Amino acid sequence: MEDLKYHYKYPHPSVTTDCVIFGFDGTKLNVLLVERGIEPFKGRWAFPGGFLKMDESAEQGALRELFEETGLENAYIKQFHTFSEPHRDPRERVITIAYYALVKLQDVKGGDDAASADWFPLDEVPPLAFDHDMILRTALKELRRQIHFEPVGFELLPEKFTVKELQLLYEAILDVKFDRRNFYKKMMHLGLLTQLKETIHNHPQRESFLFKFNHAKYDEFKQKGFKLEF
Amino acid sequence: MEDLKYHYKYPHPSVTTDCVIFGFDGTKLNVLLVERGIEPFKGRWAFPGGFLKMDESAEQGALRELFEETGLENAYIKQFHTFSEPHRDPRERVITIAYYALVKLQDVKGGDDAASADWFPLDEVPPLAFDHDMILRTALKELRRQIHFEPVGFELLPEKFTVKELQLLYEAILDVKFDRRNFYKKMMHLGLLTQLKETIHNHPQRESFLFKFNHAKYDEFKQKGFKLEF
DNA sequence: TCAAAAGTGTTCGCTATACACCCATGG
DNA sequence: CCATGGGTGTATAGCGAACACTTTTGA
Repeated sequence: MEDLKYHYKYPHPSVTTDCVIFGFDGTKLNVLLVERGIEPFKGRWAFPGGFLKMDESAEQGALRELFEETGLENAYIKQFHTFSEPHRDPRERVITIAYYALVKLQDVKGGDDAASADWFPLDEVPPLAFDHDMILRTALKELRRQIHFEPVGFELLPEKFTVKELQLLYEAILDVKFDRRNFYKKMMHLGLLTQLKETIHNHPQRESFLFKFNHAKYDEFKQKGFKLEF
Repeated sequence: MEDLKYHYKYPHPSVTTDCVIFGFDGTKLNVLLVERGIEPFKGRWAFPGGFLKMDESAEQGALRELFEETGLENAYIKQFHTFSEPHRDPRERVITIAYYALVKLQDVKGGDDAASADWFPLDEVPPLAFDHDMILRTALKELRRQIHFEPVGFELLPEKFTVKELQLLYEAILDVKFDRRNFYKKMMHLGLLTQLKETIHNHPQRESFLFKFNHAKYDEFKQKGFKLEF
């Protein structure tokens, strides 16, 4: 058992990155969980994650994890907290740099390599392994905070979407209700949406316009500094 | 040289906590820096920090650093980012969990143990060691963000203060100017200040009322959820 | 023809903003 | 008496919240 080839004068913790992957199914906010195959917490669900390699930054590590789980390469990720309680992993001291990712659910081919990965709506998330319940709560809190400064919601929608879909997304994230008409006007007024010529027919009633997120306009706003309220 | 008694199968990074300590001198926002006595970056200024102990959380580590530098025990600290670029320390792989602290400048007995610690106004900060320039920029950005959700500014003021001082603080943090009269009214209207019977005479002109931050009122607001705009 | 959803208008009240005004004080 | 800073008042514009109305469609 002497392949322990790395020696230090002082003890060093292990460092991992975990990734809370959010996706929107059109009605509810979902998170991607993987079922643990080994002890501890065998059989419990947890966020995908793994050890940070010595030649990659935490962000690169999180992107790698994300790719391995979802096949996505250019997703939006954001570091939101580092968890460091001494006994959060019963085996050894583990420090976890946690990210959340916002992905378009429909772009993720369900559970590729990871045999047992699955999407869970926020209100149906089972008890998680380690301190991942707290990680989820923190991720949600930070996402809700972030959405006040950047229109990150668009990362969760397909390229073309209706205002109704955008509203449902915001309602799912913030857990509030908006007046349909006021929301519509506010979005139009903000100028961050580009109306397309296309329409879509989602239901037996009237068809609705499709929109794209206007990145150029957003960059313009961002330079001047702006408020984004909801 | 065989006191390297900690062995691992895979390489482990070192983990430190650094603390960006903000203080307000009545006009400008200041940060506390320490001068490095050893290589690398000997003679350059840097944020106080040190290795995380195996039995303490990052927050405990940051509080310990803060106490060692300022003697303060109950200061407000907040984790804001973890820096993990592989070569940010030329000697070895170091991951830094960074906190900012908000302290009452006047409570800090200048440079106790650390011989060469000193306050620097934000616009007079010299080039820093390692990637601490970026750490400072990130800390400021997060502080400015945080102040939209929590009235953290009060942590930087003495217990009793005038509205003018509060305004100068907000202007220093956010780098903006407010109309004196509108700021006053807004603060009165918010209800987070308790007006004291005492007044103070800061200058040859008219004396001004002193106020305290109303913690009870704040907790009340926080429960119901509220907006804090500036 | 009726229910449901999309798109448009209108009203009201709050608040941010821009000011004017008076009060107190020391030089 | 006047310059300076503190405390209070007032008018306007813009936006958010609430809600009425019209249009389109399939059943």
